[in-house]
Amino acid sequence: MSFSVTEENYIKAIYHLQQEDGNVSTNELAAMLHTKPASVTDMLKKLKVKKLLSYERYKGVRLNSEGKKLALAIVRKHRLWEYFLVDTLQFGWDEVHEVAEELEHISSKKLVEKLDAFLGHPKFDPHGDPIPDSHGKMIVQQHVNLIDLPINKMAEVTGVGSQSTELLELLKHKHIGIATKLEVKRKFNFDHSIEIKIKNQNSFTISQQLAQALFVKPV
Amino acid sequence: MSFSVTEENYIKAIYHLQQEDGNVSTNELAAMLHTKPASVTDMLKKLKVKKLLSYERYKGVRLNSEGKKLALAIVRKHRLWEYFLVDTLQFGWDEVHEVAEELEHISSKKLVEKLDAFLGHPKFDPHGDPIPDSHGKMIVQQHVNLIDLPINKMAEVTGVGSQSTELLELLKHKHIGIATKLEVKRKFNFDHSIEIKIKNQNSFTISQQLAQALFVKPV
DNA sequence: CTTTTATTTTAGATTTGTCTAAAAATAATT
DNA sequence: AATTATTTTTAGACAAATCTAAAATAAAAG
Repeated sequence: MSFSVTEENYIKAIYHLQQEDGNVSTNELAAMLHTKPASVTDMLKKLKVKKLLSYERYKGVRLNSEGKKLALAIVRKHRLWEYFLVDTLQFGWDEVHEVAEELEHISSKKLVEKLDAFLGHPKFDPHGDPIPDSHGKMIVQQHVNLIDLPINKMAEVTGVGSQSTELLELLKHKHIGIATKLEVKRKFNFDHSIEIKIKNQNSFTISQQLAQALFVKPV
Repeated sequence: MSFSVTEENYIKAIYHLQQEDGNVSTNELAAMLHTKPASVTDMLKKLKVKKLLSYERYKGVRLNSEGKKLALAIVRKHRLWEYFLVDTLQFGWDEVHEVAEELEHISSKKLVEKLDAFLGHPKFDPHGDPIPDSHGKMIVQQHVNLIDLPINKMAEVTGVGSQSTELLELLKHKHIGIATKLEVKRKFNFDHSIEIKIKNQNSFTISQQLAQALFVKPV
C-alpha cells in the first residue's frame, strides 16, 4: 500500500509525540501539524481504516506495529538525507531540516538503500539523532540532558532537542556541535544558567533554555 | 510563486510537446498525462490565470517566457538527479526515470545548485539529453535520427527517443549506450530494418522502431 | 455549402484534505 | 454532585484536481 505526503506526515508526528506519552491527543497533533483538531479527527479515522494505528473516539491515538514500521522508514529517509546534505553537499547543519522534510517522501526503496550504502551506513544524523537501519533498528543513546550533568564530569555533546534554525544558529555562534567535549563548572540557581568549559577555551555561561536543548554522554 | 506537483507536470508536458509543434492541443496533453481532455481544459484555465502560458479556447496552448523558465528549471532538476543516480549511486540508466520524476519536484534552489556543483556541472544526462544550466541555457545537439544516417558513415550514439524501460532494456541487451560508436552497413526496404556494425563486434540488424529511437552524431 | 466527424469545452459530480461552527463527551472546580 | 471549562467530534462547506456525459466549436467530407 502507498500513502500520501499528508498521511506520512501524520504518522511521523504521532511517532514523535508517542515517544514520551503513551497515547497522543488530538490537540497535541493539531498543534504539531499546524492544523485544526477537527481535521486531525478526520485523518485519524482514515488512518485507522488503513490499519496504521489504534484509535477510539475521545481516547487518543497510538501507532500499531504497521504504523511504527512506516514511521521508522520515514525517519530513516529523513535522517539519511540530512546526512547526505551535510556530508556530501556541504550544507550547514542548520539548513537541512526543511529540505529533508521534502526528500523524506520520495518513495523508491532502492534509492534509500543505495544512498545508505553510498554514505557508508551512517549511524547518526548531523544533529546526533540515530538513523534506523532498513529493519527499523537503531542505536539507543543513553544520553542525558546537559542540565542534569554533574559538575566537573567530562561529557560529549550527542544531540540537540530541536531542529529550529534559531537553536542551531546560537550553537554555531557558540562553537558547540555534535561531539563537542565539555564539562559543567557551576550551576546558578537564580536563573538556572550554567557555566561550561570547552577544551582549550575559556569557560562561559549558557542559559537554562539552551542547556535543556542539549544532550550529552559522559565520557 | 510556488506550484503544485500537478501544475509542474502540466508545464513540463507542454514544454516537451511544444518542441516540434508550435501550439499544443488539449488531446495531445491528455494523452501524455494519462488524463482526460476535460481535466486538461480546467488546468489550462488555471495556468493561464497564473500567467505561465497563453491559451485561447479551441486554439491550443503555448508556454510564455515565465512558463518556459519554469519548465527548464524542472527539466534541469530531472536530468541532474538522473545523472546523480547513475553516476553517484550506481543505478542502471534504465531505472532512473521514475525516481527522477519524483525528485524533480523538490523545491530547494540551493539543493539544485549544490548538487550541480557536486556532480561537476555535467552537460548531459545518462540518456544523452542536455542539462540546462541555472539560467536555462543548454547545449543544442545537432544529432540526427539513426534511420537517416548515411551508409558507412561512422557515428556516435548521443541520445534515445524515449525513457521507457522496454527500450532501455533492449539497448542494454544489444550493448548499445550513449557514446557507442557504430556505422550503418545496409538498409532493407522491406521492413526498413538496418544492419549496423559496432567497433570490434560482428554486425547485426535492428528494427525500424529501434533505429528511430536512436539519435547519433556523425564523427 | 451543408452534413458528418472529431475535438474541445461546459456543467455537474467525486475525492482528498481542509475549515468553521455547533454539539457531545470528558475533565476540572467549586 | 453540580456546574464550568476544556477537549474532541460531528455536520456541513470549500478548494484542488479529477471524472462522465452532454453541448459547442472546428475540421473534414461530400
